[in-house]
Amino acid sequence: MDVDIDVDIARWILEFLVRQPLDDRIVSSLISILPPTNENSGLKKSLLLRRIESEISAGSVSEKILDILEQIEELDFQDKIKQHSDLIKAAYCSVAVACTAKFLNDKDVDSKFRYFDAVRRIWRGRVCKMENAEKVGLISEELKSWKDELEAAVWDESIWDSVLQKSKGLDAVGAVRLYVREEKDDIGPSFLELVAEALRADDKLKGILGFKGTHGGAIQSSGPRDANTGGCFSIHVEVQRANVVSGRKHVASKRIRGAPSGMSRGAKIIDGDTSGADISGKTFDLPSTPEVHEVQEALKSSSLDLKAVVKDPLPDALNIADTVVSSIERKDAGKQPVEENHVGANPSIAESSGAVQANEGTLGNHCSEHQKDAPRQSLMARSSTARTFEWDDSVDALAGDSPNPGNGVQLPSPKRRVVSPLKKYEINNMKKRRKFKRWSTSEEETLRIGVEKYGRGNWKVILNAYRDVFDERTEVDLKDKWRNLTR
DNA sequence: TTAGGGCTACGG
DNA sequence: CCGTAGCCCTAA
Repeated sequence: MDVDIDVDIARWILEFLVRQPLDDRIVSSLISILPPTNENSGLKKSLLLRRIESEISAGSVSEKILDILEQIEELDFQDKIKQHSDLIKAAYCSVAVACTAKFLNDKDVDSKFRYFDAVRRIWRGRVCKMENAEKVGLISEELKSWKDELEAAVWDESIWDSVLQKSKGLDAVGAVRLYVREEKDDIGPSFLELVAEALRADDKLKGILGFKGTHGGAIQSSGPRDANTGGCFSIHVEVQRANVVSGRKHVASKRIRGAPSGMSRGAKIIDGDTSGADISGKTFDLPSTPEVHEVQEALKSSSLDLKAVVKDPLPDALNIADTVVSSIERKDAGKQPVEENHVGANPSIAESSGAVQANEGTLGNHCSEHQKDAPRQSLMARSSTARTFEWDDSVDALAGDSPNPGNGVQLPSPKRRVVSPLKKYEINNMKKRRKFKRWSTSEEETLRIGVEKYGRGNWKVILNAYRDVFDERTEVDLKDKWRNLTR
């Protein structure tokens, strides 16, 4: 049985979810499967901002932030809407300097090598490439002058101390925080949060949406897997006046398009760029899917409750994201039931980093051959595939359900979802394999140095010591690599 | 967290 | 097709 959810509703949910604490890998996966169209750039940006926040959560900065900032710059560039703020330039500069100058701290034999390596990576790599490509979004006068200075220090150790001192005057974490705050203020809360907020303030709107009285029953869930309750309802709503959309631009804007697979939805939400805070005359025709049920339940409560509720199905959402990516990545499509009705399965579309760049030749984008072969598919097309797989059971269980007579809300009584052992096995097996990434010589060299310095077996220590060199490596990777090197 | 066996994708 | 580098799983 194939159930489809309106892509916009799915996007609203996703848009809400990305503001929740997510594992970075999942965030990367989500980003990588988003279509390169502009309409999702706000969503992508939210994801990227999330990654930045997670990066600086430990109170330090890393080169990953440079990568993310470059991706954001690329997004903004594609949007052609926003003038770059000085804050992103300042943040980029500060982080670049911090990531380089930190190697001047150590005075041991290796530090010179590591400093030179950092200058090569960051300033001759990233910055020069941007300059050559005439991408000025992140280039500032400050950045240029730092570049000269740090380059000079490569050849002249006598200026190390002064450069180091000067670099300490930059508060990289602070600069990044400032920038992220500005962006988040600009983007505003998610659409669902806005709706929830409006609901809380407006009883009339609650009535319109079919939320009658105070339905005490929160979403019942006893675990992440069987949390989905069946829902077979359809609310068709005429929203007369809703202060849902504020003056901010939200990313869940409905686009007009020919709906595939026989779907026709009446929902139309306009961007709130204009001052008119009203979405009058728009209709919402929600599909009867568990997510919508849950979201509706959530909307009944305050936005606070909404957050709490969505936290519970979050593991499901994460699984979906993982499932989607893995099912796309794995080429043995025929073996997977997920892929049966999935035309043109697209191999290895996901890339943990750099995947957000829509156009090729972007900095740091090592695009493999088959990635170029097929155009990226839309996120929602895929996520619906994954969902079909996930929710078949609950949908089957829907037949013959009855509205709960007690509370007057036209919702079916929650049903516990049965997951067969086989299905559980499949779900647990849906772990995405990381992208194959060959070790660079500088990584190998650094590993040798690390083992020499800290001893074989202290992989975590080594990884932490050279975190910026071992990009996207785990301590197990170091261990495995050492095994290879010494075989 | 680490060690070690097993698996898979890459590249010849 | 095969060898191997890189990745995953899991026991301890």
